[in-house]
Amino acid sequence: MVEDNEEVRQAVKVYKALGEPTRIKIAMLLTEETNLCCSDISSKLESVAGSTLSHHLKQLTESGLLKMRKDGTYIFYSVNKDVARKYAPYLLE
Amino acid sequence: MVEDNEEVRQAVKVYKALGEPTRIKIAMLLTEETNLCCSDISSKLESVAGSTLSHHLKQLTESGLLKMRKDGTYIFYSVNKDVARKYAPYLLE
DNA sequence: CTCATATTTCTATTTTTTTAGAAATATAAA
DNA sequence: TTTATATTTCTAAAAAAATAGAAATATGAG
Repeated sequence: MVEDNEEVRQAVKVYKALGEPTRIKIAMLLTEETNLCCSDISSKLESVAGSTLSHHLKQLTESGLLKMRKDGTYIFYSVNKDVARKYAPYLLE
Repeated sequence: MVEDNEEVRQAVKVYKALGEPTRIKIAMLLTEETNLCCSDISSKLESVAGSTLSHHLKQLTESGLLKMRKDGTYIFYSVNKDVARKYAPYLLE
């Protein structure tokens, strides 16, 4: 019997976060160019409302895949490479 | 502007397939023990209806992550290692 | 303090996904 | 052919996720 442990839950979170077009594109963007803020990201994607983008960034961050660094009114995002390397090294290529 | 090409779509399919507890467990099962049939898998998971399991297996197969081989009334599933290696080598450890 | 900008949270709606019973299909064995 | 087993497809319901407008919060500039 396969169990539903913390390890499985973490992997599911990361893969669920990546299993959506906008979010995987955000992850791809941030592996190419690090330290982008919410509005930088917005301008590189087509037509996503700010509130929607915020929701996606939250999910990616809560999965552990993204790190955030606050600086003034900006929040800069970057990929947590350890997590990417473990679950989706594909992103880092 | 990041585009929505075939490459992105394939990755999203694989990660969406893995971003669900039952499905990631199926993938994990099949990396440990190859060539399990639908009912073998069912007996190693807790309480999933046959029709639900069938649906999950279809999604995993359509993402490219699983291969199926039919033999009589049975269908044996196994992991497509090339796809796993590319997108989620984590599974193969 | 007031204003402008960046981002989040709240709320509601729409869309997608998950789920499983029932019926259908496939194959093999008796 | 009848029966049993394995699996899928159909259908509908329930649950979860995505979306975005509006209001709220945070910070820095003037």
